[in-house]
Amino acid sequence: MAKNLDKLYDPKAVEDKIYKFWEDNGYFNTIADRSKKPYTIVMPPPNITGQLHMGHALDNTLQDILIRWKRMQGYAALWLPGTDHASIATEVKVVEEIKKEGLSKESLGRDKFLDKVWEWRDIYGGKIVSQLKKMGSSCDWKRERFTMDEGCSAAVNEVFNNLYEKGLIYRGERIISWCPCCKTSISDAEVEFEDKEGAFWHLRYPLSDGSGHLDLATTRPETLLGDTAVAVHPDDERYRDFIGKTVILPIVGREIPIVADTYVETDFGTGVVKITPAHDPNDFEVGLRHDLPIINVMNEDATINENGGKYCGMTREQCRKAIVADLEEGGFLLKVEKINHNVGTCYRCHTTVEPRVSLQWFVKMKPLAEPAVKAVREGETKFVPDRFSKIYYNWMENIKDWCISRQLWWGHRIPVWYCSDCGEVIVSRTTPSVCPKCGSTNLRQDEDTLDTWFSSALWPFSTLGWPSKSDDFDFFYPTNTLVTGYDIIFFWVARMIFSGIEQTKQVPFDTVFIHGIIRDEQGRKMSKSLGNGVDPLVVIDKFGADSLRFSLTTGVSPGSDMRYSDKKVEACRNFANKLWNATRFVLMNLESDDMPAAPENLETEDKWIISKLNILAKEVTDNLENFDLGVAVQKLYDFIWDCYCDWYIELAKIRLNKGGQTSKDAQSVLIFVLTNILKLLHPFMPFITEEIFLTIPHEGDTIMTSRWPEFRGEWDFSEETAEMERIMSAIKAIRNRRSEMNVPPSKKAQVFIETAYEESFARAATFVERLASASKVTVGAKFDSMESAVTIVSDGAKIMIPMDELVDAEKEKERLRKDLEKVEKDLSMINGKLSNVGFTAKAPAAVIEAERAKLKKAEEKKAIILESIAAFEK
RNA sequence: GGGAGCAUAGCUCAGCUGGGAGAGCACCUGCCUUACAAGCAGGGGGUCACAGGUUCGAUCCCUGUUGUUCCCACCA
Repeated sequence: MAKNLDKLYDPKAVEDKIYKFWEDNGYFNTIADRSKKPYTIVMPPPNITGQLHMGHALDNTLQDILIRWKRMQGYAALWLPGTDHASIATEVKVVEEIKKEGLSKESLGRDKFLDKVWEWRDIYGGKIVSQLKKMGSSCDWKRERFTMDEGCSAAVNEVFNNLYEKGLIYRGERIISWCPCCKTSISDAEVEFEDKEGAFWHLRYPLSDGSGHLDLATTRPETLLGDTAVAVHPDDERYRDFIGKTVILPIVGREIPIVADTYVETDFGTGVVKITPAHDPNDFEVGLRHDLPIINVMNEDATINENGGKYCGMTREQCRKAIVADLEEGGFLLKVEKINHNVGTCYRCHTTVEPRVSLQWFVKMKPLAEPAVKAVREGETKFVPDRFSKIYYNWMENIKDWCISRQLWWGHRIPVWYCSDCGEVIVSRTTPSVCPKCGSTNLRQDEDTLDTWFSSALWPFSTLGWPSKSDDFDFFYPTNTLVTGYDIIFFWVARMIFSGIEQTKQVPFDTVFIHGIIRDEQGRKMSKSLGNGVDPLVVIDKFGADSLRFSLTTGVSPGSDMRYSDKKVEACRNFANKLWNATRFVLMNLESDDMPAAPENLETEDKWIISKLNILAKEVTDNLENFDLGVAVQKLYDFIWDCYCDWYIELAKIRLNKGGQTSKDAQSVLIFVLTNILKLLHPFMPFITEEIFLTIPHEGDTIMTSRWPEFRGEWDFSEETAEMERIMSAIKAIRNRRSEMNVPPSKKAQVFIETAYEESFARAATFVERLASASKVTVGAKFDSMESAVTIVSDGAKIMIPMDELVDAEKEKERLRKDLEKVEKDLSMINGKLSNVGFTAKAPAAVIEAERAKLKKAEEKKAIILESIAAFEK
């Protein structure tokens, strides 16, 4: 029996229920089924500190579209989810948390602090997972991983040891970027430069021999405490005689040398630079070349240490003030010049980083980067869109060694032990009990943990069981598509590629599908500080997850940023509702709950819609293959709304009213097309399509594993399509004219059609009646009182509508003349092309053919118009 | 300093490897036509930033200009 649905689609009543249905039936779970081809995506693991934001929503929508599509195509489609321990972010958060209880890291001690973090993770770490489920993400939750779980930790341990054994990991005293707030080193990639207000302080350093002075400028006067030289360019005429002499460091009184180094630029400033090896990367290099002492003047919180003499204990900001005052008093300050300059800040807390010399662990990058660049150049991994490979090359080719040690507790502890007796360094896969060199049992493990990205870099294979042998790893690795934003190409994508190649001898994925970021309505980045973030959960609550997903993919081209707009989601919600009501209509007219039988006879409109559907299936599949999701989604929208709802359903009403076999046939086609629409739309709008699929007559238990529609040669009905389009053109032309004349739909009128296609127009007479407000349609009969009729010319037909009271013969003639003008203009353009030898000789055959077809149509039309005008003249 | 993207309707954006520019929203007109007013029908609105070039033909390819956004590097 016919079912009745609510008038409005209610996502809230559907989404959670459907998700539970999928999960309970295990539809998300994938096995290494060797009768199928694998298709694998590993999810970029969200931080356990994270709340679902629009970035996650987009990233996961794209992944879910791909995985659902491939699953329907019959692949063993695995989408492997997980979360990231996010060392700094989490540690900072938990430190803040325990501060409220009056506790600190130090007071708790390492073990107890880590217990707290694990506790925190158990409570909050699952939050993001439940939020991802709201999006409809069809990942295999049974395989959910965590970067600090046993397997991932084993992988980290293995990789550290492998790299160390190959000499690709080393420990050394280098200048690194230090965050005084997080109190840890950070890597180059983690430094963000921000334009800030600052100043040049112009200083005067007197020569030790009293023979003069050197003037220079600095943006950081407080580092003067650590100055161990002054440098000039060796070829700088002005200072040639100064080289080798010494100056007295103001305030400090230390005697420091004047050295010559090509690093100094003669045409910048005074051509003299103060050298502070402990607190500037360039100065550090100069220091190495000239064997200068390194005086570290700061503690780990960037307060001045005992090397700073009387400034000891001050913060760097206080120290700057004090030193500038002292310099001024001592007559060493020449002037202060306000400037804007770039200042490095910590990407987590945006504190100004302090370059600092310290003992850290590094990964030697050159040998790892080279094969990783080669792999992309040779197409083993390709970026979509391709332009992002340039960004990748640029970074990889200029890469510096990667500082991987962090002075944090939350993370993978560095698998290195030191012998307290002989000083031996022991790098080991297992915890050593005795020193292999001296036999001492007095061993202590390195205090530091690894950069959080060290474990993320192994994600595509550590999550599949590596380094252990496993079926999963053999079957699903290398993975296929990595979906992520362009903002973490350096942090993550590049590191996964070189790690994958180094550890598994294979690239970790064949395609990197890059998307942009989501901005607010004004185009600004969404940020906590601006408070302009849009919470996806709020949007889902208002419009439903399907609508949000649809809005995130529609009208978007790969790799480009997009603006979030409520209006857009609303439009998508309306589209979902449209589909819902189309279903409602179909169900109201269905005579049986059973799967409809194959139609006995296909009418023209049936062949037209099937033909269009067939082409749609092919195009959507092609678009997905090319990651043009935005194009695919637009085509689906147009087909469903325009072809299926506005035309096919309207036409079908006639047959449904009539009853009998033709109605049964129409029902079959309605269900057939709807079912295929649902399948094609399912990856984009999973909830509503499943809900409808299960409601209408269907085969199989879920749309999730139903067969993806494919193009079929026997469904190509181009003749019927052309016929149908002629009819549609006539209907549109009549509607247009009636509307222009302000004739309300309730006022029906007779329609006379003269055409060369009498048979098809006669068949379609009822269409014209219903869709163009005709009381009666007469095809072929002569109609000779032109003066009292409206004359309309459409593709291949002259249409006349008698409407005495509304017709002004003069105006009708005028309009026909305008039509004639237009068609003549078209004709001259087409003829111009076709008579152009260059065109006919060089243009592709198909293009010329299309021009000829246009010509024929236009000539036909012109003939009809001329005939009509002649009839008037009579 | 190096590199990349973008510039198309009032707004937000598509435009699939060159053959007379589209959508959504907004606007105007007419409709409660028994699936849907979250709807139906119709309409207006674009020198595809500018200037050259290639081509039979350029929104699309090339060069330059302007504006704009971003990434990398960083000069003390």
